[in-house]
Amino acid sequence: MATMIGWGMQEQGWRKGPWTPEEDKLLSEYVSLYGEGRWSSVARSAALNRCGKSCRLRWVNYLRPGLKRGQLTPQEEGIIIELHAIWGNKWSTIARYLPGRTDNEIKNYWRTHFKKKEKSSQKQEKRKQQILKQKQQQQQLQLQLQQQQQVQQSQEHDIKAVFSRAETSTEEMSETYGIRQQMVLKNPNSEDQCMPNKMYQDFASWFDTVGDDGLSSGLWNFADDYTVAWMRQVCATN
DNA sequence: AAAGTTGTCAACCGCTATCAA
DNA sequence: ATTGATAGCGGTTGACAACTT
Repeated sequence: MATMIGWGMQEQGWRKGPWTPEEDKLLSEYVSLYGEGRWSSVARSAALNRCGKSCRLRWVNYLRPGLKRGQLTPQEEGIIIELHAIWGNKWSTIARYLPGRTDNEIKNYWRTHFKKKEKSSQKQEKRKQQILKQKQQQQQLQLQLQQQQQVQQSQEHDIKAVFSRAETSTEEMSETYGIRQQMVLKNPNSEDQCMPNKMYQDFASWFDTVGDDGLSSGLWNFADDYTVAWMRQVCATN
């Protein structure tokens, strides 16, 4: 009696792993002669080195006549979504309403597609939060920039007035302006950082351009959000 | 072109329900 | 009523293909 682990290996004498065309042929011939059921005897009688469970699964999911192959149609997808809303993960029950489709197929479909949507929805949510945060920061920066510009204008006015009154030299005037520029360009959020005004303005104009348009058009797909929200609601009520 | 990631699907595992002895 | 065998179900895994970086 062999006891090994893994597909293609044997445990308690039964073969495991992918079915060969020869095995499929043996199983199909046996079922066509004796009918479905008695899967344990299939395993013993049909010269198949497979357990009954494995035989049944192979027949039901792959060999049974009338099985459809290929992608599910949009109609079938709709049925799955609706029935899942009613029965949840009752795959075999759902499969009864989709002739030619197996519970395994439906289960795989649901898992693949629903999980994917959930995942992408999470990404979209994260991106939304990121953009919202950026926008809030930008609004704050813009406000501070406006305040600074007012201060700058006022200072320029004062300095010009001072210089025009005092009639100082060009060198002295440049030096004074340099100090003022450093003060104005200092990032209002941090005493240690120094960000050029131009950068603030560029960022502001970029966000004004991208802002809401970006949110509602290219950055994510609202249709998907609605779908996922609906599906979640439907599942929650199940 | 190669390596890494993601998607798909077949098959297995463990559990429960059912039924006959 | 109990017990063991079998069928069926849902969750999970592994292999491989397709796609992305």
